Amino acid sequence: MAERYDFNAIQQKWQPKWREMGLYKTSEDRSRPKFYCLDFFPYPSGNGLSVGHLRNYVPTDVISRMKRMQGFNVLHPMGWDAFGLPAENFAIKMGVHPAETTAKNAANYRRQLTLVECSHDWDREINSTDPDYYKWTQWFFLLLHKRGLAYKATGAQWWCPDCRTILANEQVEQGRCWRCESQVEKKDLNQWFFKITDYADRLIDDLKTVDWPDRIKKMQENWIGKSIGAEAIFKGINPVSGQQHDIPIFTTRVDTIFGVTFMTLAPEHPLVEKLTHPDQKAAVEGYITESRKKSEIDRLSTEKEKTGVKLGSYAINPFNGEKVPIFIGDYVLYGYGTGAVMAVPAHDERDFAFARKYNLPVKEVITPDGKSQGELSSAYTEYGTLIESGQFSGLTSEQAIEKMINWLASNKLGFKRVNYKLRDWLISRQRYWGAPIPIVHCDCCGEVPVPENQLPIKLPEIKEFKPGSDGKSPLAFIDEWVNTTCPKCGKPAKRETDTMDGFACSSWYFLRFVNPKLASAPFNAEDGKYWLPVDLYVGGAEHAVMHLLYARFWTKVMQDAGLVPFAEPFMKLRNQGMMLAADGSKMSKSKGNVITPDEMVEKYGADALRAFILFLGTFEIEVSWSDDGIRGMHRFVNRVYDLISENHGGTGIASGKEADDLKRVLHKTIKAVSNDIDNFSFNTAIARLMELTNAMVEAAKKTSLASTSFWREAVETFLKLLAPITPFLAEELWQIIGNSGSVHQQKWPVWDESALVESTVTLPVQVNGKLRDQLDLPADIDEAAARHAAEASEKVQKHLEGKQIVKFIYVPKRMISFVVK
RNA sequence: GCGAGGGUGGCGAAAUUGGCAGACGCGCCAGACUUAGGAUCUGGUGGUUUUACCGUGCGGGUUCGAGUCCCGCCCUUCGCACCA
Repeated sequence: MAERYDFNAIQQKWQPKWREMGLYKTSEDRSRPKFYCLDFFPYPSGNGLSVGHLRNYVPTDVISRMKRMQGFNVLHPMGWDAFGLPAENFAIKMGVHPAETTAKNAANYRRQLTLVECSHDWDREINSTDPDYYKWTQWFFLLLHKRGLAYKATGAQWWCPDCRTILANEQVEQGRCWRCESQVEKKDLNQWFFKITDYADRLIDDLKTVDWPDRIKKMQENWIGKSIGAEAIFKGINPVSGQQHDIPIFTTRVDTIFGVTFMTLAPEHPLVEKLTHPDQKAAVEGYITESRKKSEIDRLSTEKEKTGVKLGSYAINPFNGEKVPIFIGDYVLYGYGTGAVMAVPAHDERDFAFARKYNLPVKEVITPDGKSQGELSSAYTEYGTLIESGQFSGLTSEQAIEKMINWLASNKLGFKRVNYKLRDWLISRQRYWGAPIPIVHCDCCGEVPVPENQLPIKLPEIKEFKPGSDGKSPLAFIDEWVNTTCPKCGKPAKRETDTMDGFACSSWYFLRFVNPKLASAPFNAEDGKYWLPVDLYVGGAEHAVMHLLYARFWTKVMQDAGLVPFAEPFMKLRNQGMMLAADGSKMSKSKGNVITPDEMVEKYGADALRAFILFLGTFEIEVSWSDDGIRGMHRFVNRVYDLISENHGGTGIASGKEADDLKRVLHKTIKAVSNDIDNFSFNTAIARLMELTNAMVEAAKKTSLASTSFWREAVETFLKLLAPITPFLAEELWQIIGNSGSVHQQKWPVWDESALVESTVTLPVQVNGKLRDQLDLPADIDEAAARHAAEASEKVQKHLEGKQIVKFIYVPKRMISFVVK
């Protein structure tokens, strides 16, 4: 098609010029205020970018560009979170080294991002698989190790049989691996953990200090799952020997403890063996085997019936000395609290269901009004007043909880306890393509951290990437790599063969952009002081509890180590919504409905694509692609090109109402666009620019404004507003109207509040809430005059005639209203 | 079940926070230019029985005035899901 606006030629013309100018280079000027605008660390997949990814990258680019024009020193970098399984699996299948795949994919991402002219400073590009990068990931591991926050422990962990590696809790979704969606299982292995639980409280408390979506804050809070309660010790009695064993339980409702009628242990609980009556042994063992098998598959099924088996022994309630039967049941989780619960059927739904099923007594001890409610048909789980609770009867739940915890403490039978759902972060991965854990195992010295000056521990060049089926990393088979000497005693020793979870790399990458090439440290403290923390962080909501929690944890560790002077890495966070295919389904390679930036840039140009991505819908909400929609944006871009290339302005003097009107629209646009971009309201920013375009097209047609010097000013302002959104169009027109220099290096326009004031306004007149007329009146008209004008209107009079005016309301510049009877 | 969003024309969506509902765009309709139109331009476009009335998921309420505030429902998306 014949183009008035040849976007291809324009893109090819400006791209090399801008590169040459170094338009997107981060400045070293420390006198200006800084703005650190960061995108989530992407994994460069072999599929490349789809237009959906641009919902992340175009908005941050627009903001970066506007901030630069507003005089900020902007850091807007990009890098690759390139460790991970796809490249490794590809290597297993095709024999291509992951480093090769990764480099190729990263180059493709970079090409696509520059295709739509994202203004990243490519001089600061980083790659987490680069030894110069993972050297520092290992260095941070050692920092955590030094501070007692990295430890090895054995336990049943989530194992993905497909990926053949262990996963962290956060990486298991609905019993499936977050990457390959295969069913996970539990496996006993010796694994590395980071002690994130030490930071649980700070991770909750500091959420108050950041500007993040509430949803994400809530998700993190729920994930950490803080609950305040009490630990109380019941005594379990061996049914044969009579020997007593302490069974600590955790409860948030110690006020219900007089209502305990039985107790349940998790099947894995170590005391089960000691408390099982010989007669029940077979049944108990059968139940344990059964629940092991069940694993996660049944936990997901809708059937949630509580099951359990009697141990044949009893426990003694510390408060009243009552003996209650002990059960095991798989509704009690071994990993939470103490793995044992006191069961109060009257006041807990699960216990109620269990008691019903096994015909156990229900003892009411909390009531809404201090009086028994008789037989309960369901558990009463609210707070209330205690009954049948000895010396605590008559207290409210709140009072009782405090007094009963004190009682436990003074009798050495328990204490106040805080529990978290959060578990420590399991970072061992039995795979090749990750940062090796810098630890050496020595027969004499045990676990020895590799000294800093020996970092990085580089991955060996290998040909065979398959992990062992027994939970061994492929690295374990490379003898010449595994066998080393102990850094402490010099005797033969073996390297740790697990690599680190990829989330370790992304927990600190935002620091590396400050000094991406520095050899002596992860970053320079002085530079860090200037650039950090990140001012604006944008990416998908799917990382709510993984990356975002880990990065916050590492930052707090660094703060404690004196490396950074702040507690939170990302001051402001925003999540873009997903982009669906035109039919509302997900874009996926298998469905063949993926739309790439490449095809759209070819068809409509980078400017129309950028603007359309922004215009599609509200930033956070998911939107569907529309082929018709981008054609509309293509029209808009052309319309602007026509308007300005044909009307540069002139020497005439603009005056009169038409000039004032256009001036007002112009300044309103400056204000709206500036605020809208700051507020992530890109769709309305573009709508305002369209309105300005419409007003200018109209003015060019119907007035002589286009030959005035004011028009020239308007055009220049317009182009500056357009520059962050459609950089090529703005630059080309900037040159066409005869300017030298780049529009991208101009000062962002500032609106004149006085130019916004309208001298006359159209006021709606209502009678009894119904619109009856609209009057053009001076904006500053007083109440009496407004009333007079309204009463003079024929249309209004018709509804006032013969009625009594009970009330008159005048809201200046808004409306006039009569209430009549 | 718990937690957080959301419900506005044929469609994507706006609405200075209580003040003309539907900005802007898509689509559609009509016209212009055309050998042609899935190109471009111009105008129109919430509905209806059109002096007017009805319209923001449903039912109530507050108010001169409600998409916006209050009470009670329905539907929907996304998290978490036996956490004691």
